[in-house]
Amino acid sequence: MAMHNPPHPGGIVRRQCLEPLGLTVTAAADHLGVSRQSLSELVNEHAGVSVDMAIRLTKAFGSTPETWLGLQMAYDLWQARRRIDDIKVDRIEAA
Amino acid sequence: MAMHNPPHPGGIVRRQCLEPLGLTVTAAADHLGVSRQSLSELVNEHAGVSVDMAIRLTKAFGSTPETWLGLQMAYDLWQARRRIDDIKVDRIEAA
DNA sequence: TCAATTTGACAAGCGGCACTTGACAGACTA
DNA sequence: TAGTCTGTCAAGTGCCGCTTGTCAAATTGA
Repeated sequence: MAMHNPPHPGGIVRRQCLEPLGLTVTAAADHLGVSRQSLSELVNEHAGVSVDMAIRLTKAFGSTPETWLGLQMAYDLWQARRRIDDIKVDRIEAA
Repeated sequence: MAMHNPPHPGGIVRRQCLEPLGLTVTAAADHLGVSRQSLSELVNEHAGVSVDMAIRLTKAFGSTPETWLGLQMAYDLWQARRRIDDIKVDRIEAA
């Protein structure tokens, strides 16, 4: 059921939140209560959605913190699957 | 639909994974490929489930990375809701 | 009972990352 | 032309997951 290639949440913020409202990064950062650089890094996909940011996005644009963090989780997991074979684990069979 | 008071994933690892199999923290850490301290901190609820750890838990005990990380997300979010009123955001109305 | 194992904790250190303020040059705009 | 917006760099802070090494206390087993 996992998405084929999950988008970075930052791009979603840009396309689904900022652009439809004609909001600049500077203005949106001001509303969110974070620095312009911090939001810029997010929307340019150089930073992820933190718990704090998920709450801010929800308060400002709606949806739920679970949704925002779920997008981030899906993205992180997709990236991690690239190196999944590097993670060596002894499967546990029985006691 | 959020859980009332989500358990820390570390407790679940201890009760649902280690104890049923009679696994010691030391032995399980060895199987997981992490240090004893690292797993100890998790099961004693002093550390969270990272993406890396979620993959290790899945490989060793089953379930899915999404499930493990989802448990962590639910826990983190529950904790964050305590200070949710401290996060000041200007709700965005219109352009 | 004695010895080995297990445990939780502490310390020091490393790397990553989200966040801040300050600054800069380039682009766009009124 | 002047002001705004942008991406990015730098420097610094704090948190956290992870490591190795160590320790005392508790548990376990021959």
